[in-house]
Amino acid sequence: MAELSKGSMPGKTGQAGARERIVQAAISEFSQNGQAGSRVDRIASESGVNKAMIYYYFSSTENLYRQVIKELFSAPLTALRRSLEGHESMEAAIKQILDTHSEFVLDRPEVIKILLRELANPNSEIVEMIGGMLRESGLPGEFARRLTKGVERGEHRPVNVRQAIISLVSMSIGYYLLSPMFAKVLQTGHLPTFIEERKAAIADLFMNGVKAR
Amino acid sequence: MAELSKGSMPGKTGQAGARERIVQAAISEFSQNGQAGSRVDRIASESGVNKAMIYYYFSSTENLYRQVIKELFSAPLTALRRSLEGHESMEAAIKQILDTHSEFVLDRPEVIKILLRELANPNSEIVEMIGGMLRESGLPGEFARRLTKGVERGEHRPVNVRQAIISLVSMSIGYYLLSPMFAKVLQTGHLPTFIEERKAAIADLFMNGVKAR
Amino acid sequence: MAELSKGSMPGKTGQAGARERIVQAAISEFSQNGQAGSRVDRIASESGVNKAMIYYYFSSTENLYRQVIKELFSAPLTALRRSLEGHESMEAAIKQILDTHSEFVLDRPEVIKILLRELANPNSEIVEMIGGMLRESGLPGEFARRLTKGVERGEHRPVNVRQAIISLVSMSIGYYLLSPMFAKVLQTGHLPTFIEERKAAIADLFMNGVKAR
Amino acid sequence: MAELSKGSMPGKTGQAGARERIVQAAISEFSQNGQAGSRVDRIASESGVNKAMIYYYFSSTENLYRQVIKELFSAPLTALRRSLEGHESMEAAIKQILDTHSEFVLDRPEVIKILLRELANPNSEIVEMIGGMLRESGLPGEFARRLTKGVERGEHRPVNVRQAIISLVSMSIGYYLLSPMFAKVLQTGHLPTFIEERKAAIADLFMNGVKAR
DNA sequence: CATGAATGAGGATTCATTCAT
DNA sequence: GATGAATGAATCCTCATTCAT
Repeated sequence: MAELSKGSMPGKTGQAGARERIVQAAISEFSQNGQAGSRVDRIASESGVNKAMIYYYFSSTENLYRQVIKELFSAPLTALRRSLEGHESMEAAIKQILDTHSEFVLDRPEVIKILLRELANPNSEIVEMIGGMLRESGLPGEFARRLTKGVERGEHRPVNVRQAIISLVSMSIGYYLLSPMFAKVLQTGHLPTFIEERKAAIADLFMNGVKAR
Repeated sequence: MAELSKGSMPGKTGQAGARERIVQAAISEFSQNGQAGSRVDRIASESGVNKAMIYYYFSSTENLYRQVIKELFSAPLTALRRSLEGHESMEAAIKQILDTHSEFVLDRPEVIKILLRELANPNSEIVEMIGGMLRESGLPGEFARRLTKGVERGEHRPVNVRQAIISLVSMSIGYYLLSPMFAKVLQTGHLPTFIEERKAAIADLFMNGVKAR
Repeated sequence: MAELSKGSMPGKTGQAGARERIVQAAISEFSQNGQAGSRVDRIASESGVNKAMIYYYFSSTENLYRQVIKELFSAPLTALRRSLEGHESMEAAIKQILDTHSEFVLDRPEVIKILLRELANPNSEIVEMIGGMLRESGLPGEFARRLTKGVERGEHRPVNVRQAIISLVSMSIGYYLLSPMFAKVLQTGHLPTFIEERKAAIADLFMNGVKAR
Repeated sequence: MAELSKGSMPGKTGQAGARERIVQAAISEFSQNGQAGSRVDRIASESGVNKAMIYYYFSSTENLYRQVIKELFSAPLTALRRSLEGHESMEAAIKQILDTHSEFVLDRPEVIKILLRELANPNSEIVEMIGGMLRESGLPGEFARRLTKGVERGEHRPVNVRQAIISLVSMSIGYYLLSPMFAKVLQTGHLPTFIEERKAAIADLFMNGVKAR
């Protein structure tokens, strides 16, 4: 996306630089087939590049995979980080977060595919990376603090804070993970109106679930 | 079919029949490495069986995979089906379902691993099977009816019923899918006390989230 | 054909004895697929016999092949040997031979299939066997003598005797070898009337070809 | 297609290009052992090429076989096609055809070997191809016309024209198919003088066999 | 940068043959 | 005789990676 740097006027194929085309093809290949099921030849032919060039640019497929992950997850993660900077009310913060990640999930469906496979992978670097990033971001901590304060003030019921966070995240990301199944069971899809409905429902259920009576 | 032949003292390895040992080894291999990353040699050596026996019993690795899926998902699916037969109050039904699937997820962690990878697979037979089974089970329909009736009676707020179901499922299964990440971020684990806490929190948030004010 | 000797009342399959059923299945398998392309499993299942029984009866596939050959070629070869005993005129002898081998080729099409493959095999035992048998039978010698005598008597043109024999055999057996091609080119088949026509044409061309003018 | 790249001095073995060396080794292997009995490893080592290169150039052994056939049969078939263009007298035409196919059979003995095996194969593509080509060539038709005209003119006896053609072909190609057997029975070989004798004998027998008396 | 060719190790599958019962 | 299971040695084919140019 933002890698048109070298602009070296490539001789033969496509309009983007070879390196960038490789990355894009690799994103597609890896998200569809997983790391074990992906094939260098396919990435090469899909990006209109000689196979050897992949090694010229990335030295190994494992490294290419890492680059792909970096490219794919850097945008959403920075978006997420930003999304928690300005956050007045808790409800506003929730909506902000829901907006943010819905946006990149819809923009880059590959993210979910790769996340699914990585979640199946013990000691997945990516999962560790995202996890670490999330924790360091302070988002869960900040969220916990607010919720706790709300409970103390009597605005919220005395819920288990950690569980509440887990529920919130599960409702939002968990839905995307499970969406192929919901599509079968409930005939849903990623239509814009449905997504809006979903976000509203999450916020609604959560806020009412924790609100004091 | 006849692999439960108890302890017929086979020639060399293990106590169970060769076919069954292959299936168990395959469950482990496939759940850890996915279909593309699995190796016949590993399954053979792990089950103490000559590689050719795998083909003798299953003709192809693809078929072995199918058998594994069948074996792995049949138990939880029948458990689920049963769990929705006797259900008085909605809260009781929810708790029942939470109990049921927590149980088999903890009993067979491989189920989640394979489910994750299958969710990344478009047109996954397993996802279709589970989805179809769920829909046919009438569980979502029954659940929707109750919720609707509750709304009409004024017991529940006028929530979007379909979204409520999605939220509930996401909170329960979605949590298991995301648990490796939660483990990193929130230092959680599958400890029994945590699981109990989790189930309680889901029921609590959901019931309060839909309860009329 | 004449192997119902042991008559051991076999337990399960077919009416003929197991050994004989194996041989018949092997004839079919070997003639269709050649030695290299034949499969023990197929012979076993086609004859309704456990694979191990084939080794019990024949110890190896190579030996089974030899037995098949023996079974398959013994009948035609003895028939041929007999056919040259009573032979008055040369024309009568020719007709006799044409009749004889047409008969068994039509009766046992497998013979031609196996002969074709064996002819492609340098040092083929079968080819050697048939060749040796033919030479020893004295048929070519006797035939040559007659032809020579006919030439001396002025009944025949001074043809090259050895070549004449080759021509005669080529016209008769060679036709069967090439018949799949003739079927394509000339829309022929093994219909009885065609076979009669063929035999008549061979005798006619040959007799007129060597007759003195 | 581009395998005639003359002497580009490739890395390790032989003088011809790798692709061409594979084809030559495959011709030898397939003709000696048949499709089912051929081994990729043998073709690889015989052509001094890494086994994987065979798949690099030909994708599969089946396809390699097809290419071999194409390569092997294209020359004789075009030769045959040409041989029937200028043909004044019938005798001249016969001699021409005998010359042509003797030539390529002697030049490429592999052709006969492969033809033998293909003739044993029902629905053999090669047999169909050759058959089709022959029919389309018009050779049999033209030949039949001449023979018929000769009969009408009283130059030839009223022979069965179709059978005469079959006889002629059987005498020429059929001889080559059966030659391993003739070698045993009559101690013949492919010596030049013998071949000349053979061709002369065929023409002699045929022409005299059909000539009017 | 770019390409076609090459390689070696790995991995799936097949198959004749044998064994225990 | 008969069977199902087992085995080891092929054998085919794939794939990441490298090389020469």
